[in-house]
Amino acid sequence: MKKKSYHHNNLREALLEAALPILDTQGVAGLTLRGVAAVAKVSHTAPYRHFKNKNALLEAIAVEGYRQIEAGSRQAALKFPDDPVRQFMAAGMAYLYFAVERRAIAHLMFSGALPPDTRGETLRNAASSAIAALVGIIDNGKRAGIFVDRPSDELTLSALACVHGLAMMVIGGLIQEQKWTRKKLEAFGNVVARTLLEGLLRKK
Amino acid sequence: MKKKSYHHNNLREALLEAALPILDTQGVAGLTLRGVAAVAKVSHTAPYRHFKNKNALLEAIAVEGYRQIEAGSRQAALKFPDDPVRQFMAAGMAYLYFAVERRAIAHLMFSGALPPDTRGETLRNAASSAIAALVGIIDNGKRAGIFVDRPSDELTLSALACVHGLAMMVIGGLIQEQKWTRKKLEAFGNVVARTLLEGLLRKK
DNA sequence: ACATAATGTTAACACTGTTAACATCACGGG
DNA sequence: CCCGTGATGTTAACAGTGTTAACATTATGT
Repeated sequence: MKKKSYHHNNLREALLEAALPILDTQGVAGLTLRGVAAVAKVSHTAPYRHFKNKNALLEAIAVEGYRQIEAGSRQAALKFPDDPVRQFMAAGMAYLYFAVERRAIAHLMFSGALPPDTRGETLRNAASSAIAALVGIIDNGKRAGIFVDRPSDELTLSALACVHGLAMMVIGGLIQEQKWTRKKLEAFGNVVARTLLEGLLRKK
Repeated sequence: MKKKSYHHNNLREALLEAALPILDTQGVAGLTLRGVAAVAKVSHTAPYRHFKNKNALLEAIAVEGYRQIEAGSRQAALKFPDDPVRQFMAAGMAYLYFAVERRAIAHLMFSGALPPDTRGETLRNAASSAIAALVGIIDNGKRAGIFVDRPSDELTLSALACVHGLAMMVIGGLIQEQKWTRKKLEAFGNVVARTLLEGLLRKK
């Protein structure tokens, strides 16, 4: 049972794993490269063998986040094969849950920490792949004749703006709440979804 | 014409002003307390006479941001006294413009840089005051019988989620675009607004 | 088996936020 | 008028951070 070997063998994964708890408890500002190295029990420069710099580590975590969001959307689509509205609701709620429960990662993904022009290709791909999953759901609804007949990208943009906006408001502190349970989130999600689906204008 | 006096006389304002260009060009990560002190031509600890710490400086800037957003909403309301829909559109577009043109400030305001629980009272007040301006517009529309008859906070939540969400998507890089002109922003805003107003569901 | 690349370590640098001790100034009561 | 007291600015110093360079150790393929 020798745990001490000069080589760690998969330090890259270990660093990513070590970063998550720090991120969840201390927030993105509290995440320090030296800190994750310490948790992984390596010297504070070892991470540079696996990540070009701190931003690269953050990008890798963000990529994981996008994958998780994408997975949520795809699961939602599979769960309600013939009900685009339910698909959309489930995907949106998964998005919301993720943002709140991994709030620091969400901040990483969506908030200036990763300057938009320095984002690597894999990150951009992960992001657009996640969006594509949502577009698929909207397309389902359009083809089924349930959603309004307008260009898909317009509908997706609108729907995504609502979902993303609600999520950012919650984790950005624009909506005050002591503790965000899933039940509360669901209530807020339902309100916004209803408005989005039915429209804000009174029907005459 | 002696500009050199030991006392600066309104260093606080000077620091806030000095911070803005840095924020706009270098982003929030590039904003350093020592940097703004240098721009204001004072020693790097002088700011501590006017701000408890760096976060306090950031908070003060964020407060300015909320004031600006609130002003935009109020102007919009005054500009179209009898047309709640136009009021709402104008307020939303002002929000969008602000987010894009002062993107670093917007990040400050909405993205983890200012931990939600460490926010001072003045910041919270500025935020809710800005939101109140938007609530007023929605209320106008409801009273005028133009918007759907549901609780105001539900409608406001939905509308705000759309506006905020679109803004965050734009500055968060979720929508790729070389350069964001006001014309392009208007196009996106119109798309989302139309969906929000008319609804996503096809009317049978 | 051994050169070579991959991986990890130590030392060092510049930069940051922050605090303490000190310097300079404004200003109001004797 | 003066002077001391608080407000404002400065210098010195510290710990912590990201990053690079030089070095040490191990894995791997020919």
